[in-house]
Amino acid sequence: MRKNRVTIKDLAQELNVSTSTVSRALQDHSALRQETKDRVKALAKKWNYQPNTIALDLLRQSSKIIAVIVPEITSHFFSSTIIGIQDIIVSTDFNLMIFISNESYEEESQIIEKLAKIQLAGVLVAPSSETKNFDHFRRLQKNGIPLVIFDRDCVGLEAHKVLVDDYTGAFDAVDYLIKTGCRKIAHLTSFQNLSTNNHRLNGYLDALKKNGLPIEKDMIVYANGFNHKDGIAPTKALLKSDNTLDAIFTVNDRLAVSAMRTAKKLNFKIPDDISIIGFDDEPHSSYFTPALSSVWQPVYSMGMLSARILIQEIKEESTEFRKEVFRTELVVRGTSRKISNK
Amino acid sequence: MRKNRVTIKDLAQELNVSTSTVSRALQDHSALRQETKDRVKALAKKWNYQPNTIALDLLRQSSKIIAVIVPEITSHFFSSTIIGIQDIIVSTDFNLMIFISNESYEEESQIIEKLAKIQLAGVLVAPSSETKNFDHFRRLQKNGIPLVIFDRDCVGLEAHKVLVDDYTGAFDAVDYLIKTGCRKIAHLTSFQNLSTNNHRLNGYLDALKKNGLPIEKDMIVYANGFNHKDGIAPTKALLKSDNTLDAIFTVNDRLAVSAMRTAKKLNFKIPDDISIIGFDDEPHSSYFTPALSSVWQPVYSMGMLSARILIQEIKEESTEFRKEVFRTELVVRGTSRKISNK
DNA sequence: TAAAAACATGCAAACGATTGCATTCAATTA
DNA sequence: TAATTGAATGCAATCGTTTGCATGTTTTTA
Repeated sequence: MRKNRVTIKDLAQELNVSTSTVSRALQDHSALRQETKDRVKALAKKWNYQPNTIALDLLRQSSKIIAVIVPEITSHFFSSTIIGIQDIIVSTDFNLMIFISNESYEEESQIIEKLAKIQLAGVLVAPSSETKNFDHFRRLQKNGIPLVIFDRDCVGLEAHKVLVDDYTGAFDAVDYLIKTGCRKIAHLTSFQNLSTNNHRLNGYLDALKKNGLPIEKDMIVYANGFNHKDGIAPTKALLKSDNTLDAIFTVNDRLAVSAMRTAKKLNFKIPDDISIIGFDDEPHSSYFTPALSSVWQPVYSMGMLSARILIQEIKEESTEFRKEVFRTELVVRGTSRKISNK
Repeated sequence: MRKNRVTIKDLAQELNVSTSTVSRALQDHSALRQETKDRVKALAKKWNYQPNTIALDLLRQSSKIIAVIVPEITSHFFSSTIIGIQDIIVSTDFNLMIFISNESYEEESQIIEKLAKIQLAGVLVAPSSETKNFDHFRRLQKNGIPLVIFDRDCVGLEAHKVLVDDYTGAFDAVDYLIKTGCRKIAHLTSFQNLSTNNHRLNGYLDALKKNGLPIEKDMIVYANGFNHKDGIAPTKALLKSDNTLDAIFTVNDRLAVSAMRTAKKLNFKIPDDISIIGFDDEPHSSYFTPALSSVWQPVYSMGMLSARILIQEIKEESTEFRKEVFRTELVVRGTSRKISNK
């Protein structure tokens, strides 16, 4: 029982003018007499007239909706990125729709499928960890819908991209560990085909190489996901197999927590026996005991820039795709030693 | 340069039939010859025809968009509630739009203002902590837009409500503390006019009363927000002013962390000298040292039920407003003693 | 064989707003 | 006074889709 909204027709009828006149009056069209405009505006206000966006969208052949697809929203990383995006979008006349793919390619493509039916102004995507095929993104582009990929790269896909320099972030972390005297450093990571994970792995490998340390396959272990529980078994295996291990660099903070807790249980002293550095720098990471060292990412700025690029693309189609890469920062806390210890 | 989408007209022209026939064919209308239907469907598929939702929405006078407004999305509470909501909504043909009010009445009413212009199917709101006036919600209802309030009550507002029994949650926590031998229990809370905070405060007070303990005004302290940094000064003041204090019940987990860290710094032993119980049971709370005792809330279920109620309301206008209240559960971990200690 | 019934399809209005092109009427110019 | 200009407003098409009613064609029945 939607209450009958006031339309331009209602106003026109009441004032004995045509709908054209009402429309023009509300837009302050110069051809209209001032008195007419005033009469229309007064009634519109009195009757609380709200223009019907759907009708306008139909006329203009485009809606004012921007969609963002993220793998999840419970981590600090994505929730903060979304805040950055939202903060830019609210200042425009666009609206933001958020979708969660649950790290599933299946769900991601279903969402895109759904979005293709809705007319929308543009899409921001942080691809799921399972996404290897990018045809669904290309289909969107073919329909003329502007697209920005953020956080996770899609190699081979032509699109605007806003990324983080995961490679250097990881390199710096591992290089730091070596500087504090660590010699046998393991890497706990997760999904193998995820660009961010791969870049961090490469950073890890190159830091070892640069410092003349050997690369051992057994020192790289894979968890079945990003969550705390996923990291327990791999860490346990790692710590039991080799008692000369003196550091673990993990691909995110949640897995760093698995490492910390497992190490503690097995009576390793952190950071004396073993150092741990995570990635993401989640806000509560500094409240663990000891406080977690981690690699910070400019999440909020990333969100803002992604949204800005998308909006620009919507407004004035650009010819070139932009690729922006943000720098990280190593935050040293209690789970790693100081350099002077060396 | 939106690529020219295929419309029903294009199909009609190509097949030398009217648009009515195309429309009916795609809907499997019984009046049409099977052969005609097949021809239309084949071409529609070949040309990847996607119905224009905007045109449909205009015709039906309603969109398929549901909006949810939350104070923030970085806490486990709201991000998980949203997941519950989303999980229900994706299984329907509605789409979810998420807005963040930043705990600000100003921003909340601006969002509502914006939403009033868009045609939407329904709205879910967890009101900001500043929201005392509910006229913006009433305006939405007057426009015939179904509304569900969740988590935070709006006393005096007639609407569907999905809440948590904060009172009993708090009562149980404080009662437990008393059972473990605590006699001087402080309460660290935040915003004074927030329904959830008030209910928790009442639970705290009644648990003291029931157990014959005195209520002391100084034992109730207010932080200027929900975050870790907001709780440090109040806890410090609390711990320094009275050395017979033996427990702190905090209104959420983040403030519990402030209490823990401050107590540690002042050399209190947890839980021997002082017990701490939080509220929310955030996932990482169990990883602190000692692990935080807390009051768990069925966040995911709350989200799901809220969405279900909204969708039902959209489909078949009900006459009565529902009020659903979920029960909490006390999770005892390391920051509080065991009952046998008594 | 003509009338009635059944079948298949098209016409046009509707949803709410905008806008190019008339149209109307008054004022100015020749 | 007739012609021209200018100001103010209305007409009608448009966006893409659905749907009640009308129309036209075929088949069945009397």
